[in-house]
Amino acid sequence: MPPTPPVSDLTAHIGFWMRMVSNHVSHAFAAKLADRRVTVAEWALMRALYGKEPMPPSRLADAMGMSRGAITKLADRLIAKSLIMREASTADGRAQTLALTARGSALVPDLAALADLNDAEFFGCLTPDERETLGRLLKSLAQRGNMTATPPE
Amino acid sequence: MPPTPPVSDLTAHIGFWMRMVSNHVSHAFAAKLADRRVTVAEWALMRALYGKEPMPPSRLADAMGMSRGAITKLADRLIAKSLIMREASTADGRAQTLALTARGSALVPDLAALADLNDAEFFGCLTPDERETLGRLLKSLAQRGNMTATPPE
DNA sequence: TCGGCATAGTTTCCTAGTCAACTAGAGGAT
DNA sequence: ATCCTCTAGTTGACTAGGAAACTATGCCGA
Repeated sequence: MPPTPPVSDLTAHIGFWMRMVSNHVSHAFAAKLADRRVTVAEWALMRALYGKEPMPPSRLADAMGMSRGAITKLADRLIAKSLIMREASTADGRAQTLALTARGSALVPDLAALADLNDAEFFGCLTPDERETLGRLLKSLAQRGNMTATPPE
Repeated sequence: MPPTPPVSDLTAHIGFWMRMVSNHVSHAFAAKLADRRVTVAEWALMRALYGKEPMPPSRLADAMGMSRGAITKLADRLIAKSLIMREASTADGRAQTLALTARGSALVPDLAALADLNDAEFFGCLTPDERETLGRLLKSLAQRGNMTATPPE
């Protein structure tokens, strides 16, 4: 084995641990959603529409931190499942709006409960104090890093 | 708009904020690595091999929390870039080992510096105390959640 | 009123991963 | 010795997203 100059330990990086935990939390959530035949991205889009006026894809793209192309495809899938619907705008021939169907809307609270459960499952082991601290630090990082997009749960 | 039962706020979930921050950190790191024509997954594999004996793909799959199929393809890409090499085992006709080439090995410290920089860029705004707390909480969560794999930075 | 530019969305091509089927070698039981 | 089974790795079909090209529409200025 040739000499290898020492480099900083992988586990020295906070980003490393953050990604590990985040990945596991998301993966576990995906598994819960799979029962309902919904993906995490699909949930995020439905959640973004829930209780809101119909919304153009471009706004969803901003809100979810995804490209417009990705929203088009995601919306296609949700339309195929009859969970959302797409309507042409009357005012602007280019514009579309997306809205939940009755079925989609009815499903959201159910999925939200799974999100609650998932969060509790991973972060419930922390004391209320620790949870508050963790949340505060993350929000502070998000704010200072100009992270405006709202990625999937 | 039909009545919509209230569901818990998206931003109430710690998992939500974690994913947001984690995504941004990873994305920024990917942008830094792009200068060197290396992806985050490629970096992770190279880092896993650095300073170690040649290793079978299956072990890398475990270490990195990826499927064996993914490692095969990732390794193919790195071999095409002459950053790692694949060798058949003499003892077991099925087995392979992967190892860094001289060029790959020489590149790792350079990439590690980018990883350091990226971590500092995102978490440097915290006080040393806060960084310590955040790291401690994340490690505790990783441990209690049985998160053994070492995902990419 | 028409030519050019901006904007909204879609489509295409590419990268990257999973899962499941497959190939090939190893190794034990009879 | 020869199955049978297990294991290592690869491959192919599929899902998912990004970037950029493309289409269609709106809007403004001369």
